[in-house]
Amino acid sequence: MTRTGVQCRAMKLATWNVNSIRARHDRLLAWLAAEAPDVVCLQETKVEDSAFPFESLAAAGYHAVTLGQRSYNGVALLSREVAQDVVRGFVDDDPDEQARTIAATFRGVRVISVYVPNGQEVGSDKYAYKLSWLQRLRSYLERTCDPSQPLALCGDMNVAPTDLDVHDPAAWHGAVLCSDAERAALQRVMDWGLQDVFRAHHAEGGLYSWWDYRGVALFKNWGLRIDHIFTTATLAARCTACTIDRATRKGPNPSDHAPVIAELTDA
DNA sequence: ATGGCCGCTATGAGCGGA
Repeated sequence: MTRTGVQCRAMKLATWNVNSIRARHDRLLAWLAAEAPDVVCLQETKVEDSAFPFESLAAAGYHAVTLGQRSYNGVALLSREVAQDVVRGFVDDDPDEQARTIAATFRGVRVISVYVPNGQEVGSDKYAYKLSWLQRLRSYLERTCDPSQPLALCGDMNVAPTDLDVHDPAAWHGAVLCSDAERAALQRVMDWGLQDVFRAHHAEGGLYSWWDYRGVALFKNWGLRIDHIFTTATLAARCTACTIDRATRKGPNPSDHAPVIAELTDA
C-alpha cells in the first residue's frame, strides 16, 4: 500500500478529548471501528503510560504513542501507520510537569495533539499558567515547526475563539474559555500560520464540541466550540470537510467532548 | 441556568474539569 515518499490516499484526521481513556475504552474502540480514522489526537487520557491500553488498540489496528500522567491530563496519537519523529512536550528550558502535548509525522503531515490548560477562573494562578502555556505553544511552533509545510494542530484548546462558538455569549462574556486575553493568546498561536478548518467549512453558529454533563445541556445545545483542528495553509487547501461528531457525545458513558474530524486529500 | 455531572484518588469527600 505505502510507497516510500509517495502519498497514496486521503487521510482522515480526528481529535477527541476522551476524559479518561480507561472510562472511555469500549466507546473509543467502537468509535474507531465505526469511523476508521487514519490519525487520532487524544486528550485527557488520565493514565500513566504503563497502564495505557496499547494491546487492545493494537488489536483494533492502531499504533499509539503517548505522553501520559497519573490522574490528570495525558495526550496520545493513534494511527494506522507507525508515527515518525515523535516529540513529547515542548522540549524547552522549562520542563513541564503536565503531560499536554505530543507530536509526530504521518505520511508527511506533522500532527500535534494538545491539551491546553483549562484556566479554572479568570485571574487565578491556573489562568496565568494557561496564558503562559499558550505563549510557549507559539514558541514551540516557531522553534520546531515550519508554517510552509503540512501541519495540523489539534486538540482541546479550551478557548472558544469567538462569540459564534458560545451558546450564550452574554452569560459567558469575559469568563474563562471566552476571555479577551485567552482569545488573543490563541490568536497569536494561529498567527504563526494556522487556519481554523472547521470554521472555514461552517460559517454558522450553534455548532459546539463540548457540553456540560449536567442536566439538559446537550439536549438544549448549551455548548462551546473549544476543540479544534488548525492547519497550515498548504494543508487547509487539502481539507475537503471538517465536522463535529455530535452523535458520539450521546448515549451511555459519553465523554463531555465530541470528536472533531477533518478529511484531507492526497498531497 | 438557581442547580442539575463526571472521573480521579491507595474509596471518600475533595479536587478538577469547562
